[in-house]
Amino acid sequence: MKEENLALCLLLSKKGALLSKIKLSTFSLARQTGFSQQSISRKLRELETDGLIERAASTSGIELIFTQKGKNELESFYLELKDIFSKKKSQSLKGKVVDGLGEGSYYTAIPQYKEQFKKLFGFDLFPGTLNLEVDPAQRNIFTSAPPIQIEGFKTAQRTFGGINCWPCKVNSKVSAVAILPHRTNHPANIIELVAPINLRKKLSLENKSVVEVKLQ
Amino acid sequence: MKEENLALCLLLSKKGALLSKIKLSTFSLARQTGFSQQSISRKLRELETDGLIERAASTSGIELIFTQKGKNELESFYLELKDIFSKKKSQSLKGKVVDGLGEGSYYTAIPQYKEQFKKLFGFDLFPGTLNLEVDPAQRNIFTSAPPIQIEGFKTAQRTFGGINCWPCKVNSKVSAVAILPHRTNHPANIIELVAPINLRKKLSLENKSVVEVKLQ
DNA sequence: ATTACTAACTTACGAGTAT
DNA sequence: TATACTCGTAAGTTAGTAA
Repeated sequence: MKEENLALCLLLSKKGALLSKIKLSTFSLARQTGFSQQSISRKLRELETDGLIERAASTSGIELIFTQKGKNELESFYLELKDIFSKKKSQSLKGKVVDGLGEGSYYTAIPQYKEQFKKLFGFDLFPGTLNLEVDPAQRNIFTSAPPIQIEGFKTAQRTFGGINCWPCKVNSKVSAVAILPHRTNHPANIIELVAPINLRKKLSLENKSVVEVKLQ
Repeated sequence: MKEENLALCLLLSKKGALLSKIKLSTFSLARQTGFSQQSISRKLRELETDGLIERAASTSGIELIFTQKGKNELESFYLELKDIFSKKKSQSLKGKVVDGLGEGSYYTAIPQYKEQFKKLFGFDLFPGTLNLEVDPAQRNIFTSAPPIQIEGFKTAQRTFGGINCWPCKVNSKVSAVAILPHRTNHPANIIELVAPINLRKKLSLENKSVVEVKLQ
């Protein structure tokens, strides 16, 4: 259906037109929707032409009911929204192993970061990170969980930014930490994992291997 | 939001714009929605003007995220549809006792109908019906349950139409049958009850008394 | 009372193009 | 490349009114 008729269809649904014929007038619908009587008349004729409702107009008003096609179109809007809003924030994502930019490796070599990792997660970092290419939308959902923060610091030379961390499990077996520096050059489809061990070796991964990452 | 932008907002949501900033181009959105690049540009600016998204355009693309207002508007669509589609088909309705048109009383006096009632429901009809004024939408839901049919018949003089029947319980106490003649002059906000007894007396009802009718 | 046609008005759209 | 302005055209809206 034309989207601009969605509110009208919602109103008709509330009146029961998904279940049985309902009788109404273009005038009353006009009052309830803010459109003119003439526009409602036209819109209902459009919905009929598009096969979304059955309509029987007379001088005493209009009787109408949704067709199966009409019900389906309305329900598909519902299902899309349901998907968006009732999604158990799927705290897992699939990623494809790719070569890293070295950004993460750089961080894992810096003592001040290493100390904080040890303090927060109880392990010494394996030097190097596992870079995963993921669906950016999925990554957004993943990283919308509250992160554990590694704090930035300054040296005489420069400023080091903070890092967001999410403890996770890779392939339901190996514990790791997904990291995202506050200021990063990473594109939105990359996420980096650090761990106390060499993840590539432990999981026998090559480039293009696919792994599953679950929040913990 | 303008309804005509709903599909665009759904697309943005799927890309994760409810949760975090996403980066995209008007051109790619145009391809995915079927609108022109110019229209997407205009629509995004509209959404920003309406306070539904935050938008940062540059020569490398657009970064955007839904505002709370935008999230709310989208969610309200969802909640309305949820209401419509996940409604436990409330098979009960409230009705206000009103004087009848006598239509039901007429039917309950005709032997061929009386016999069928006896056969289907096992009781002799009390002569007369209880007329209830109900919400037409609620009645539609109620009567969308599969009815038990009393069949029409012909005499030398005229044709008598069929009657749809729904066994029910009034005020959770007294059994009755809601009836709706196939061809009726009743307005959509009236439903009639028949029973083996005088419902008005049994339930001490006057005009304007409110009763609850539950499908059985 | 209705529905819905006509005609005038208003808004939306997108090709061309500037930046 | 990107966004977005201009402007001619298409589509949507509604007041008046017929049926």
